[in-house]
Amino acid sequence: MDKHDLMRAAFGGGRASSQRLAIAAATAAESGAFTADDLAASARAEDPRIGLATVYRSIAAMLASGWLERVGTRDGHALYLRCTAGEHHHHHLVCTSCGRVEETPCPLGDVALERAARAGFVVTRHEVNVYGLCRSCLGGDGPATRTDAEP
Amino acid sequence: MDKHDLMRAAFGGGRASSQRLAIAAATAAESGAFTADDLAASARAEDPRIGLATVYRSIAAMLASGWLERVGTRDGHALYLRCTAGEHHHHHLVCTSCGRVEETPCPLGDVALERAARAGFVVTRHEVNVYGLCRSCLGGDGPATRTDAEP
DNA sequence: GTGTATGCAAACTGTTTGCATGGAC
DNA sequence: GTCCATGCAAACAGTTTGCATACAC
Repeated sequence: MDKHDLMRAAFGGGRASSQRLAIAAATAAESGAFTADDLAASARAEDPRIGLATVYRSIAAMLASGWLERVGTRDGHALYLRCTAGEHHHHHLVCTSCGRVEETPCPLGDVALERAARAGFVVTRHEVNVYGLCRSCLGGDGPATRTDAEP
Repeated sequence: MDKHDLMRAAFGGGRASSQRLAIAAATAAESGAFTADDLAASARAEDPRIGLATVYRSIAAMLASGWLERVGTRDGHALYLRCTAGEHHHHHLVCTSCGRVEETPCPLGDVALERAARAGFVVTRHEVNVYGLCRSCLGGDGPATRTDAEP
């Protein structure tokens, strides 16, 4: 991808600094969910001259352009994801061990929304975050698992 | 309710200090979701000598005893709820205007969990938080509405 | 040349913790 | 008399912001 195309896709335009290019490339290379620190580390592998503030400012710009989205939090760190599934509304299964992400359809709309409507409740926003362990992390010697609770 | 019963119910035992009693009473009086600050304010109405640290420590104790649960966040503040629905697993519709809460059944288990299983994904934890406006806040002159996004 | 994007560091937020004191049992 | 619970204030983590500088256009 041409670097101006990348800039336009990730940031919706703006100046093609080496930092922004490195950050955009890092998000494009990510296969799963990542934190701001993860992204900073990946981007610094390509260009070490990147401050955390720049990473956060870039994330804000990429969220605004729709290139990234937020998918919940882990250990108090916000999780981000470059979502490639286009327009249709859906959610994600996030592996708490390796960060891998699977898409899952939005479970609302059937029972839940009916019930909300019956209660006179207009839904303006919802969060559905499903955490667990993916096949390869279950299969013996994957990365160390994190402990999490709630059914 | 006798104060020792209240202590046992809310904290699972411990000493009946005036602060803890005020905090427990405040949670019992709450009809919806609230933040730590909300709780501190309510409790101070009854006993002004209550520090924020005590409120947070009490919340931790009440979460541990099952008297309270966390139901998502609002504006970066954690939201808590005294849930009276007993054991069965469910989630909540939270009115972003007045804090009122409706129960809603867990939307997972049908399509979503099947799909997760097919992907070799074992679910260890999930969050479902639905935000919106309740009937009375929609009906004209309720409290000022907060702005929130995401479909 | 102009103005956006940057690095640094300080500020900010909600939450947690250390420590000496006070009060419930 | 014990020892749990408290208040205060400092610490903490993640994130945001102010400001002077550098670089893409």
